[in-house]
Amino acid sequence: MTTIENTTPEKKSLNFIEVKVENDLVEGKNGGRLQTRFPPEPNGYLHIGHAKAIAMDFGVAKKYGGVCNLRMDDTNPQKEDTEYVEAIKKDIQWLGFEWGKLVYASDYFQELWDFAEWCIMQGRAYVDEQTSEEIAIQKGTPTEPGTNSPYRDRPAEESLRLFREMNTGNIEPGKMILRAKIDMASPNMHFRDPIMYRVLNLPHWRTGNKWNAYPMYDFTHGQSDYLEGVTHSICTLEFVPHHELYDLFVTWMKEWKGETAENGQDIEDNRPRQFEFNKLNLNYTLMSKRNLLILTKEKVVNGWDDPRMPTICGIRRRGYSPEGVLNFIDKIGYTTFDALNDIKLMEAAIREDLNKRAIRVSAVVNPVKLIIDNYPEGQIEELVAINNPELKDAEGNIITEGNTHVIEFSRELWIEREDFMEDGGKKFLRLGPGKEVRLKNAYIIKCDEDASKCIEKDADGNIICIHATFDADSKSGMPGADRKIKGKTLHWLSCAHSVKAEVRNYACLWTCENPRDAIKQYEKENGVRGIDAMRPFLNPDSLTINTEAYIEKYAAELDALTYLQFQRNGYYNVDPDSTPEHPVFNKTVSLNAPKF
RNA sequence: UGGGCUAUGGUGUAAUGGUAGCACAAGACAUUUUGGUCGUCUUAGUCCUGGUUCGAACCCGGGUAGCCCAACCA
Repeated sequence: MTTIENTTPEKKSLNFIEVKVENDLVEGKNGGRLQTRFPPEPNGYLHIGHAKAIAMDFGVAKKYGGVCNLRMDDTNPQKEDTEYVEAIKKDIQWLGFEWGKLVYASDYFQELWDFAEWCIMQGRAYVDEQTSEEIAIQKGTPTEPGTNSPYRDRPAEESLRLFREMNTGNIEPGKMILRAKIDMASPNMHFRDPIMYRVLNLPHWRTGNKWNAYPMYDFTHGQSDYLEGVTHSICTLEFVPHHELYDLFVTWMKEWKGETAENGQDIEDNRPRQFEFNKLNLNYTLMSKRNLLILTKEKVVNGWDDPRMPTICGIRRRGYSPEGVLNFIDKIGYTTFDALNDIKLMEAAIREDLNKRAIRVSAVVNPVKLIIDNYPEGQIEELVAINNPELKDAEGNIITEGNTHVIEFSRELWIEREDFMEDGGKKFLRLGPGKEVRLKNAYIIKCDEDASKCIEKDADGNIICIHATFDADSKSGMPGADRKIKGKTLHWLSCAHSVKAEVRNYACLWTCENPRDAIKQYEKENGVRGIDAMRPFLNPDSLTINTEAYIEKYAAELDALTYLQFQRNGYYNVDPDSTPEHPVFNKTVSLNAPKF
């Protein structure tokens, strides 16, 4: 008996799937076992929408002491490739999950075949020799019932012979299919004699030339779940219409295995069951594999891991942390309502996580030179910068142990061009004639009241250099540093101790909130497809590259994918192509700065 | 004139017959060696309509709106 004490009042309520799982466990369904599966088709890269499914499938298993298998849904060899399997595995691991077993739908091909033969001999399946067009017409419409195939009542032995022939390679694809004999008048379109097997005559990347006929999704998924021992088969809402068929095929398979009520078997509670939740929709984001493929092929983006892509590899390179992604998914929850989530909520969740782990560094992205006139030429001071001020001890003091790095101060500095205004007005709290500011971790500096004494301009009137004087008693950490001033604290870099960096800034790829619908409508209205229907909604400024930025040497030497914060600017990440000689940074997301 | 699912502030999500709460967004204030973080406050909601009930976001009826289903894809 467990006692409930110290329950946290802010404990998040369970989502409806977790409630269901808890109840099933309590009721002892499936012998009190919990097993899930994550079933990607290895025909493309995982995206953020998959992350939501992964968080559910692996998350619920982890939470309730069950196991989640990774199952490659590889029933269509013409679309799938081994290339994607490794990428999928990597992405799941990056998100922090472990699978029980790695399995493949193709592992079950033989058993599925034997089961199909049994269905034929039971009179529950038949080989149809009509064309796909004929079959489509006979299927009827959602409002009109379908009609039976002329092959529907052919002898079982004949169907069995033809079915076996379907796998010899001698049958042309499209000539024959195996259909389940269910109900051509069913209001559920999936019950109108669904296709179980089709001829492809293609080798499979795992089973080689063994099969020429391959099972369809509907004839594979539930049965694979059953054979594997899955108890909760959790998927997205668009599979709701498949639910009944899933149950029917599982029931048939149990019958084939001799698990019937007549044999004293539990056919109600001891079986896999399907549960559906809403998939992730994000505004200003396009998620469909087909469209993402077009973006890569048309070179709108630089590959699947372009930081603008919603792929897992894309957001990883962008600098999103797995914890941040999971944080976001936790916030949006799981329901049965088709929501359109605000990308700002995702960014807030990412910021929340990155704030805890990003190393603070100084980067000047639009530099202008600042000379401290009264600082000795050639003098260099080593100053201490805190890596992460959120790292605190029990008393709330910032932990400095192992949480600092050294920065150099000298006479010539880089500061942001926008941190100086010749006539910024009262509300401009940065540098300008007569204004005083603090340089982060260093000194208080001041510009002369006389603009001509603190600003150097070129012939066109552009500011090329700013002059100021420093207060030697105001060094950070010294007693004089406590002096309060009106101005803000600016970040800066010593010219002699900083390196040039490439900074890549990203904005949404799309200019409209719901690109999927916009593209669909544009296709319809203008009779164009693919990239031509996408271009009107593409943001031409989704990527801007700045090669004139400066960064601390310390930051230039950090490993790829290190989480950084460019102070007063945003969160950035070290690109995998970055080198100490040519550092490259990707902007993850800006700081939550108020509009100034 | 098919079947299924759904409807809570601008967005997302809680509340399972008993005080409509939280987060994001927007706006304001305070603090600050990041105009960040942390803190305080403001704005704003149960699709419509009947019914059951002492009492309905919740249960029931009738509307309305949206999504999914007619691939030899998954």
